[in-house]
Amino acid sequence: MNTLPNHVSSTAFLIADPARAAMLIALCDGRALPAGELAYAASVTAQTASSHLAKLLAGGLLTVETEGRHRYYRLAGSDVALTLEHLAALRPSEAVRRKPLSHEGQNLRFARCCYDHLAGQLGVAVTQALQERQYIAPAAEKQFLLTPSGHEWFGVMGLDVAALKPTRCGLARQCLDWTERRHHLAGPLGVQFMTLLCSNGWLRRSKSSRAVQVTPKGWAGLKEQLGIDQNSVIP
Amino acid sequence: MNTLPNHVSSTAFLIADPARAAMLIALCDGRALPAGELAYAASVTAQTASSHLAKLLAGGLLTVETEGRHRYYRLAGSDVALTLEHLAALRPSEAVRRKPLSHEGQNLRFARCCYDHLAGQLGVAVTQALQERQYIAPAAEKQFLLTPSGHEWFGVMGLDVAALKPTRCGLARQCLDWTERRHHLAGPLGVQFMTLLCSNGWLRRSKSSRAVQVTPKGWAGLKEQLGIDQNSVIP
DNA sequence: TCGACATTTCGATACGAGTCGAAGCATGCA
DNA sequence: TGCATGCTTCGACTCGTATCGAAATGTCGA
Repeated sequence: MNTLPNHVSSTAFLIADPARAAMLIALCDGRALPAGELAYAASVTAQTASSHLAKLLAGGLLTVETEGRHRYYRLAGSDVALTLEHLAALRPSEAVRRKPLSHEGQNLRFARCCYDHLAGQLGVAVTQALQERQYIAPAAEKQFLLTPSGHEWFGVMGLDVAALKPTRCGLARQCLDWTERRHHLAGPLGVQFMTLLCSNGWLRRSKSSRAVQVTPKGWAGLKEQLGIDQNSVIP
Repeated sequence: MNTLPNHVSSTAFLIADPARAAMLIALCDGRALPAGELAYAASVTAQTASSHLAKLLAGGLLTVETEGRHRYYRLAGSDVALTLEHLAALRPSEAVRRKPLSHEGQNLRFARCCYDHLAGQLGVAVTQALQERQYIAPAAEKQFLLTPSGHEWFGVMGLDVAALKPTRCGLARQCLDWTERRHHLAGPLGVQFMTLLCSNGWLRRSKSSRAVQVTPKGWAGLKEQLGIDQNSVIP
């Protein structure tokens, strides 16, 4: 049993470096990213990133696939993502709460895209409204199930649910929101829904950052369809 | 959002030191231990331990209670233990599997208390039997739901379910077992059930460690009530 | 009040690890 | 074949921090 602490600490050690943590978090949605992109995500040079990636690989937290001259890294398993989520959720404390965020920070907290789906306060509020209306229901394995009435509602909104193909994680996933510490809608349904909200003019994505803006038309639609207004999102 | 990786990594950093990890693991059963004992558990001097404990305290992973000239440290919450278990379960690899465990290690693997509920092979086997008999059912949010027949069965066993008050995580939680990598029963119901099994003489807790022993009467009861015998647990 | 014990603070040391520049390997394209 | 691109290896530098000895603080018992 004395070997256990070493094991835990060495695993934690891999996550303990800010650059490595940034890379792992960037991979949290399960996609595979090339080394260069991970270097960018962690704000380090390619050499440094390479060294980190080698360690994560040796530690069994990542796997790699070589394709042409790119090397695509991905998390070794969903348990890795799960552990990261637990670490992230571990500190509820004052530290972050107290300092006021920058303007850009507030925008990001309010609404942003998390890879290709909606996150932030708005993402959480929308997801919650969808659940309250029983359009989706949380299920095991961090999935959301689409109910019949949800199927219909998304159809009315202009989303062809039947055309979506579920991944091995299902049609809709629960994704932990870093800033809100609650789940928001991800997976193919989440991605397609985000696309829809952008193309029908409810949301506008920023070109330079991950921030997302709600248009006047968007607020009207959110209020009518999901009972969400500006005041109910922010507190 | 760039602050998130820092947060994760700084939390992981606290666990990344072997001495600190050893202390945290020693506290995993929820007990409060004095600084000296933690120093011993981590095989470092008192000064070194003190420095580590101060860091863990500042990081919010521990809380402390001063009592006389002793200072008793304990985990800040069960989420800390949960995170540690996830870290421990992260590496499926060869390392541990191959080496035979010590006698003490085998005992711990077989049955131990995790916080205040039953863990190890026995804990997993019992939890599984409870599910097969539909006394409890896994639900979202890592919970177990107590079925009507389960309510009745626990009552017959001598556990007053109505007297339990659910926490914000519900009445019964799924807790990941780090040696078995499967869930066992936790939460108020798990705690009370463990207490019951000790008071009715089925189990006997060790004074010096977290290991738990099954009495002959316990084996008879487990076989009769849940179909669990010695052979069905160990493989 | 004094001595024993538990714990923390201070200071010095030494080891480990992250970082980046420069160079070395592959792969793909013309 | 030559060149650009993506990634890794090598070497050197620097900084952080884990560690422990010595001493201070605080608490209990006589």
